[in-house]
Amino acid sequence: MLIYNTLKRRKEPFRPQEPDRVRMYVCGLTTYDYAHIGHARMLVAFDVVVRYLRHIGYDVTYVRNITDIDDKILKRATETGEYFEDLTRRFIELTHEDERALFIQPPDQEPRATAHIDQIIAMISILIEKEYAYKVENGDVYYSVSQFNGYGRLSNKNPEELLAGARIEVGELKRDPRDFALWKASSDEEVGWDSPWGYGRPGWHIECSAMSTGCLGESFDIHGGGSDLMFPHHENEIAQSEAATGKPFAAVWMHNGPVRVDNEKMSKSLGNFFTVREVLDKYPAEVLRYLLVASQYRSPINYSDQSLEQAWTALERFYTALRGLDTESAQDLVNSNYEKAWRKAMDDDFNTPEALGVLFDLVREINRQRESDPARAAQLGRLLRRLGEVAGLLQDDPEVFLKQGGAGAPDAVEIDALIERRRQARAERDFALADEIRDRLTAMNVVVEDGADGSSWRIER
RNA sequence: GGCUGGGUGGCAGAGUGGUCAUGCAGCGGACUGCAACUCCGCGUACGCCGGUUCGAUUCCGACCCCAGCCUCCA
Repeated sequence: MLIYNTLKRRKEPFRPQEPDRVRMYVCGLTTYDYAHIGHARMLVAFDVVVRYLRHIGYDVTYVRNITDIDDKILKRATETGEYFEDLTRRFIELTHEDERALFIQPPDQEPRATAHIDQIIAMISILIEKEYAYKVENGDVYYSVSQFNGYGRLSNKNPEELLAGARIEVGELKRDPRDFALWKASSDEEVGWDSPWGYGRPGWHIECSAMSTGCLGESFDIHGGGSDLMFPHHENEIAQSEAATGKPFAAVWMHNGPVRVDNEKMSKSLGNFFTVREVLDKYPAEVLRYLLVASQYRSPINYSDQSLEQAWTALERFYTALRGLDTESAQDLVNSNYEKAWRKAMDDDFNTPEALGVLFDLVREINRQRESDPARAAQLGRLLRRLGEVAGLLQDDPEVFLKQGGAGAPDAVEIDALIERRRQARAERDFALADEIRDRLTAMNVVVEDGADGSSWRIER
């Protein structure tokens, strides 16, 4: 099993600290708004990582945090007039709904920053004690970047050049422009917690250091997140955690690629984002999920209606092959050549596009066998579903998937009645009437497919 | 400017030193009452210029172009 490690800038064999157990931490969302497609990509990418590691036998402990205290949250709460905890509670629940819709398995632990203030304070205290951090007169606490040997290792940045480019904002009391806040003083009317340095709130970076080491230990196996978090967030996490514990932090760093719109990164700051919700109003969740796994997790994805349409068409091919197969009671094929090829792809840094290629080979084989050897076709179908599940795909009932439309879908009972009338017409060889009925169905966006044992139908988009 | 990752057929998207990705679209054929589904077959794709090699899209070098990070961001 090879994984691309950002820290090494190459793929390397994956060897967790304990032979059968993987401890993994991923930076989750800051919950003050609806989740967008970029968030969905991160969630799906690491969901597939966890599913596959479990598939090949690892006992995975998956921790994904929630940042529920942050300046943006406070700003948004002021705008909406809510108490900040009501705002975050609302969006945490909405995000969970999106995750369930996208078949994202919940993490084993979902720590929230506000529930880890004690650990955050403890870690900052250690950093001050070890002189990696300092308090300034207004009550802020900063991390002293110059004290940490190896700063810039993850993002391959030169600390000297970083110094040249950085500026101290007006009102900041940093000693070095590269230093970043561990604790920010709050005024009496602002949200905050008591600390040895006065009333205040934690900086973003220290939250993840405290939560990850708190949940998984000082050294763990995989740390993941979006590529945009590599610098400064992940770089700062390493500096904080390793300075505090004196131990290596995460062994492997994984970063998923961005989602683009019109060749630009989808982001809140650009305002060009699509929320998961708005996409799910128009497309089945599995279509979005397919789109997200049809590219390698590190590559950028270009998001468009066209790419969603292509994803839908591809899924139709899968479900058309699965249609009518009794995959439940079929014998499970273990370690076939298909499965070996699929595993080879997945073992190579979770190459889901190549793995999907193998699944399409399986589709062709099913279609070739289904007339001559239905039992074999059903077995292959069962294999297809079992492998598809690792990508979070192909678990729907084919009839349900193929008969779902977007908004304004025609009525299934009416369609079935028309299909039956057409069957009678064809049996009487009244092809003029049969074609007339088919034309009516076509007008309803229904495609009729005549098989050896009757006609089936699906929604044409 | 620094760092990182890219430029593959009409579109999407893998991969490889020398017979195949794959999906969609297109073309030809089979199947079909006609279709659809499905199956079989088809397209001299690898940014540009050099180099290494018997042979390079794949390795090396230069160049051009694109994106991400360097400020909050998955």
